[in-house]
Amino acid sequence: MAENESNYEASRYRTPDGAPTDIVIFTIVSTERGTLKKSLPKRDLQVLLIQRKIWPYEGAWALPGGFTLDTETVYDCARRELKEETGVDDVHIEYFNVYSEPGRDPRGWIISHAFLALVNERVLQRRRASVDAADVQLFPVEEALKMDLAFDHRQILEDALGEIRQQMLTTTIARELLPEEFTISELYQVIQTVVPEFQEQNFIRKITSTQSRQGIIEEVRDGNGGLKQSNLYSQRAAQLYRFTDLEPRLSIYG
Amino acid sequence: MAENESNYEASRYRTPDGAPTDIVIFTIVSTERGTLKKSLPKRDLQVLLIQRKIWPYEGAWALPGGFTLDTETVYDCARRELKEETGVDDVHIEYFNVYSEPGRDPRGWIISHAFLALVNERVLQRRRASVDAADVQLFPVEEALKMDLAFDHRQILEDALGEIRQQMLTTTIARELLPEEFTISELYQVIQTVVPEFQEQNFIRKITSTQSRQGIIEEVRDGNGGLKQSNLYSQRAAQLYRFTDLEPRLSIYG
DNA sequence: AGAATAGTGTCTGTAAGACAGTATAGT
DNA sequence: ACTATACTGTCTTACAGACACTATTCT
Repeated sequence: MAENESNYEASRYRTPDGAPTDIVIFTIVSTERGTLKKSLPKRDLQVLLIQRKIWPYEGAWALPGGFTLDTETVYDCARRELKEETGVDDVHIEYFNVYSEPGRDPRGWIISHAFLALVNERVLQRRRASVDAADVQLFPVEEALKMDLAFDHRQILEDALGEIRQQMLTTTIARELLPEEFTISELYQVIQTVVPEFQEQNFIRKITSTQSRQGIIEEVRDGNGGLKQSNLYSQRAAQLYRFTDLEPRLSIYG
Repeated sequence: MAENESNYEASRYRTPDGAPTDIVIFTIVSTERGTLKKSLPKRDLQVLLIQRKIWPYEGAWALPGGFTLDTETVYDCARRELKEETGVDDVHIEYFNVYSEPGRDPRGWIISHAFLALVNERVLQRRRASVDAADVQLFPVEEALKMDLAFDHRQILEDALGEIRQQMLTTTIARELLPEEFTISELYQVIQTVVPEFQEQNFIRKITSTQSRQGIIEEVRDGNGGLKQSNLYSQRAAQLYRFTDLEPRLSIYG
């Protein structure tokens, strides 16, 4: 019926009551383990939720987001909402799915566009200190998945988690959750925090054999060309690395 | 402003004039080369376009699609439209992006959801014979990209092409463009048709070394357990393979 | 015989997997 | 001396890359 050829008559049909965005904001929270010696922190993947104050789902926790304006793209909207919730602007934000099940929103026919954002905990901390609002809070993802979230936000969160898990292993988004310069152990920890089943016994060997990994990361050197190291987490200083601009191309066929 | 907390008051804002879908329908068209001996056909990646009959972009070629109803998801809508255009129902169809640039559609504020579909040419042929309409036609993608398509459909086509190129190398969607049982040469040809720069000198070696490729494909055997072969394209019969249910998991970290 | 496709043999270098061993430095 | 992290050595097996060679069958 409603083919492109008859698009112009579409105004006879009902139109949507809104095209909002929902943003799944992930961060990794590090906590010191309090061991006798310097040690690697415990890392935990958390998601930012807000508590709704009005109908529908009053009192329930929900993903941040809001309605798109007719003067902006859904991407612009997501960036705007992210800025409002966290105060940050220049972070990784990415569209990943649309949610259009009829009846998903009691307010009407509302098709939502879901984004995911990765925010470094240190960037988020600035904002958290200033807000400190009880209605905006980070939850460990495993905990958030057990909660009764508003709308279909549990499904959206599940999908977002699947998406970053997949991307964590096939792209270099790990960089979004790490400082500019990092050690191999930190990288390994970040990957394991997002993808708990990830296990590589010879991780250092593989990641530093530049020929096979196509130079995704490189050693950091200081002004004199010497190798730059860090002993932040360990007695023995560890080599620092940074991601290069290379985005790896994977293939199942060779 | 328009945060989730104040969603209920969103009715004060302008609402979209429609949430259509656009579908990029790809197929591979094989043509015999007419050599002296049996030979592999020439394969060509083509996209289905329709010619618009009414304003806006009257006369221009466009992607098939149409407006979503308030009783269906955008995915349902895309399937419905695909069925209307090609008569086929049970094919690979997949959401890949949203297009929401203000002003992208002169009819109003219209946010479009883009899907891509892979249709086997033999499935499509049934329909093509019955329709044979001058306003529904397959174009080679390279040609379509040079045309003045309606709306932002050139951009959508470009994005769809990038998407299947990436997926062709990292997933087993090649199966959607092949018969159930196929030869290694056919598989190689399909990959090269979609990703022209793909080149593997020892392709047979790699793809059949089941340990490294995790058994993505397997040899087809006949009832007696003998290997099943085909000499459709060659004098010397070639081993037939089929895709297994395994979806490969790729990782840049090992 | 020649065309057109479908493989196999073999050699070389490199990488992966396992796992024990050494290195560093703070308490 | 012990803890906690950060590597390195070495061995084995497997795969990647190259490329020449054989195999099959139709015309």
